[in-house]
Amino acid sequence: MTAPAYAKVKTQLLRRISNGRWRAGDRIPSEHELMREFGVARMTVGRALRELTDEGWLLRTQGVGTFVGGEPRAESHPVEIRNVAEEIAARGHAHRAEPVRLEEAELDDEVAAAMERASGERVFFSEVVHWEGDQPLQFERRWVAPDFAPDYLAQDFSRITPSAHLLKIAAIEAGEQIVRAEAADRRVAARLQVKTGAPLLVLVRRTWARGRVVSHARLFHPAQRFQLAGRFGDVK
Amino acid sequence: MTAPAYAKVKTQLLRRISNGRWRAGDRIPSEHELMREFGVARMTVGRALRELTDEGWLLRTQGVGTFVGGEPRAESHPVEIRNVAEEIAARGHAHRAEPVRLEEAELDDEVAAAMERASGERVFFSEVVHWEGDQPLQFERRWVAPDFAPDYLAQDFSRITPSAHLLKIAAIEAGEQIVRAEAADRRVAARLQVKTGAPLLVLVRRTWARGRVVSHARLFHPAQRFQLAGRFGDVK
DNA sequence: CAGTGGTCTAGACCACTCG
DNA sequence: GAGTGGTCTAGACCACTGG
Repeated sequence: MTAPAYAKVKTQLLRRISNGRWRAGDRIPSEHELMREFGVARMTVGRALRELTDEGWLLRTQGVGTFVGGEPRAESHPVEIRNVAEEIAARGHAHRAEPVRLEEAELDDEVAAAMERASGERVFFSEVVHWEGDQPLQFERRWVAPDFAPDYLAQDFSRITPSAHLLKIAAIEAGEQIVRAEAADRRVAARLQVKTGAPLLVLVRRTWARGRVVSHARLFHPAQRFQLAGRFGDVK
Repeated sequence: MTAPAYAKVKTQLLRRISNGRWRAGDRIPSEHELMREFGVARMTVGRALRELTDEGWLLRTQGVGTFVGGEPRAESHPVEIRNVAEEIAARGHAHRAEPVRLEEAELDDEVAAAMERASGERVFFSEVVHWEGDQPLQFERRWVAPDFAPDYLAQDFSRITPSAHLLKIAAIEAGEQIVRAEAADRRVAARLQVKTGAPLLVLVRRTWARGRVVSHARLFHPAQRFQLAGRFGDVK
């Protein structure tokens, strides 16, 4: 029932920051001092301090000390996004994927830059519409490195999502995501069954495996039917 | 120069997951086994496993074992957002805030729900336009609990941002953020100098302090001039 | 140099799950 | 009961910083 010691130390320290007893930039007591104050081992204090540092509350410098972090933390909210199929499943609806294009394509300048490859290089390209019940929720355009996924064009993307296929080949080691709003152009509008010019939420993703960009995707969502949510801290 | 032992263990384990040697759902060796295999103390293995768990690669259950995490991880990219003033400063541009409204207001049903307060209750309300050079980058509408920030209406929001004022009162303990796309209505369009109907990226935030919702904000951004970015893993 | 954080060890006790 | 993860201790060595 009782919280572990490192968690109690975290709570106490966090209280002193919230209180204003310790303010941004202040130096806080050393590990040895806190160890004596709370009557725990140094490793325990260390864990509390490390976690508070990871969470952005503290800044530590070896040989110098531990300091209360500045303002940046407060408006820095993580946003987590799952893949469409799960997103839809989590809401209790049926997911259906409709592949509308699957071919080899030449990289134009923009996509080539995103994939860190030469312009004109040939890669695999797919377009898939993801349906939530009878409404299109996402239109996915994806470029994939053939050396990473040689069987990409042979997949049935109504049965497995492109992202799931890539994951079966190897775990993704790193990723980047950009979130943008855009007005729908004619082609995308048609796929998502919205009017041309309607607002869309667009996710642009790049994923790395084995040290290279293996996939670049642009995911278009109708603004009325899609949003991203994120939290930090404990919302009581 | 050489990486700490816990980091080496992490790298090794991660490699086995990337390889496909361990697949999603597989049970991996126990801490005692890994301890013998790598020749390190159990605390060291423990730290490696804890961090991989925090990063989403592993799932652990006390009394049962440690398992390779499923697919969700791969498409789950955290997005970090800083406040506008910093964002603009980071790009090397001048930030200017223009307060356009600052008053007491009654909560309508929607905002009341967001703030977990009674409809009709009186709170403080502000509207501020944030400029990057000579272009408006954000139109901020904010509702604030008077019991938390009694001096809110007396602030000069051309000199301090609303969020900075709230932070000076107490640290934010928890937050929630929703990211949406919307078409600009007439009022917002005018403030952001875009056409009515133009796509906007909208952030809806709620922040908690002392266990209550203390602020609710809607931040409107012109789609052409604003996007959010996030990364995970090491992009080499 | 003394003080700091970063890491590590070899043990230990506990709560939990499963057969 | 045996095996698991979760935590904790009391020491230790190191790299780094500052005066």
